Amino acid sequence: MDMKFDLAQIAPPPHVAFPMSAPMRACAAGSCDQCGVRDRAICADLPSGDREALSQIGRRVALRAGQTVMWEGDDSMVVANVIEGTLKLSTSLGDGREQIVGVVYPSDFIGRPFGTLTPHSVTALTDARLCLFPRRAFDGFARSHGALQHRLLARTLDDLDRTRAWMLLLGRKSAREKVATFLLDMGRRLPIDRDGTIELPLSRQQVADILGLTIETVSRQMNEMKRLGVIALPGRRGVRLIDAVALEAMAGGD
Amino acid sequence: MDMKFDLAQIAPPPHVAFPMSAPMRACAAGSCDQCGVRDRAICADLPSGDREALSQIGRRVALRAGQTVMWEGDDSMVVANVIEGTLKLSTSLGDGREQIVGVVYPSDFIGRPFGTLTPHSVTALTDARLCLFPRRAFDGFARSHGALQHRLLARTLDDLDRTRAWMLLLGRKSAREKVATFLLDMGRRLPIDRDGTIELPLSRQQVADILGLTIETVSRQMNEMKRLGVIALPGRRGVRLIDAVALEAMAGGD
DNA sequence: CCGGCGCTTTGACAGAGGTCAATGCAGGGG
DNA sequence: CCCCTGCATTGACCTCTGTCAAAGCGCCGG
Repeated sequence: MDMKFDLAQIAPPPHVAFPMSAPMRACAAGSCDQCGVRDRAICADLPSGDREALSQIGRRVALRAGQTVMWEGDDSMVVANVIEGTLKLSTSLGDGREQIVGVVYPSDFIGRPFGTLTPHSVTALTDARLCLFPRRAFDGFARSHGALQHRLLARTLDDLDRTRAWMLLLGRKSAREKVATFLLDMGRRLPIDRDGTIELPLSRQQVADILGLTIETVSRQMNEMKRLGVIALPGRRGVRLIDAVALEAMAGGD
Repeated sequence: MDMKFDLAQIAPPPHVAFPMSAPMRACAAGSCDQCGVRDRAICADLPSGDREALSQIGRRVALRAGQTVMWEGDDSMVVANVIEGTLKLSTSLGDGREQIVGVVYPSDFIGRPFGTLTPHSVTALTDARLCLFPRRAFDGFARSHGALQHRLLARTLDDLDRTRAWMLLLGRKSAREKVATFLLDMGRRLPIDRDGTIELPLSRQQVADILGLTIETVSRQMNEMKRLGVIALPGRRGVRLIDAVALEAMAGGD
């Protein structure tokens, strides 16, 4: 189980245009009216006056793939809505072993409100845009707006359910079952183009870090499924789910 | 990874006095004033009038070890505060493989408010007492009492953090590290008697179901630690942590 | 269009942990 | 107080997945 320490997790690989230490760039302010996640984010059912007030507290920010927004263990300074892009939540052991504990998509909420410590790092997997709030200001706003707090609670309860379901995968599923479950999950969450192909926002290493496997095992399982005709693997990050029924069977009940 | 189907998970073992199908027994009503978790449960900082109103919605219930309060997949009918005892939250695969996704103690909250499905089963590990509420009535009450909802949110956020931290253990730690981490965690949460011994509320199988291991691996790891003089194992469920520093080292960073 | 970098794949091998099968033993019931 | 039941321990073995190493090949930059 001793995995080799992976330098890439500390220093950004050279091809990452914006190193993780790059400051977040402000981007076109844009009012809530034209926000792409206006009716799905936690601010959705605020009266529009309140929503604008909340908007005043925050700012729009753009991220490049690879940039880290928050670091595990740091003070919790900001929270945010994801407007666009995909990000990962991750924790790691002292020796570099990493576990991705969540993947978030547009309209999801990130950061740790009502708490002082950031429990996990948040890193952009693709270029992304956030609606970022100072944590204390957000906390204060939420405390005085029941609707917002209710929405945040509902979302947190959902996250907790999903996270606990994932524990079953981590603790009890075989490599084959893990990979099949993962692919089905991505098929549900990512846009599917007309020939049924999805573009994973993750490298093989990151898939491994989600499933609690090594990169080699993930690669072997996926190529074995390809050999069986259950999936196709066009390009480095493409996956076409050819036989979803067979995949479901491989995913092992639930 | 094919674990043998365990009958005990369907039918209660013969020594369980109250089979899981036994109805929950009402017990001495007791007002909130003399409730042992009054100042730690989510109802703690309600004005006492509101708290009594909430109390009217609910009822006190007693459980025997082994009884299941809620079943994974059932409609979400009730939620509850744990007054006394220890309970497990668990999910399982169709073939009987099980993962314990949480262990709850007095003052913790269980059940799925604001949702229609129970995401995991809840089973008493020891005899226990609950303050049980019909879910819909609780939801309604919570919606109109910001303080309660805030407290529930804070607790859910904490649960989510703990759960995600546990994913790192499930996905990335070795058997040795898992067992060491588990023992330290129990040492923090359970009462310690004067000679430093704790009484686990869990069988070896249940420990295995928390850690994503088999019963044999758990047993081997614990006895190996005993051989190393790091812990002692008095009786079937007793554990004395002799060398906490060594245990910390075995638990592997974080 | 080509070259090279780094991710991905593939192979050979090792070892952690699962499986199967006794045996031991704690603790409740008679 | 002793027996019996079922959990826990121990051993032998084997498989799955991790480790180490090398080769393949997308994809970006020039």
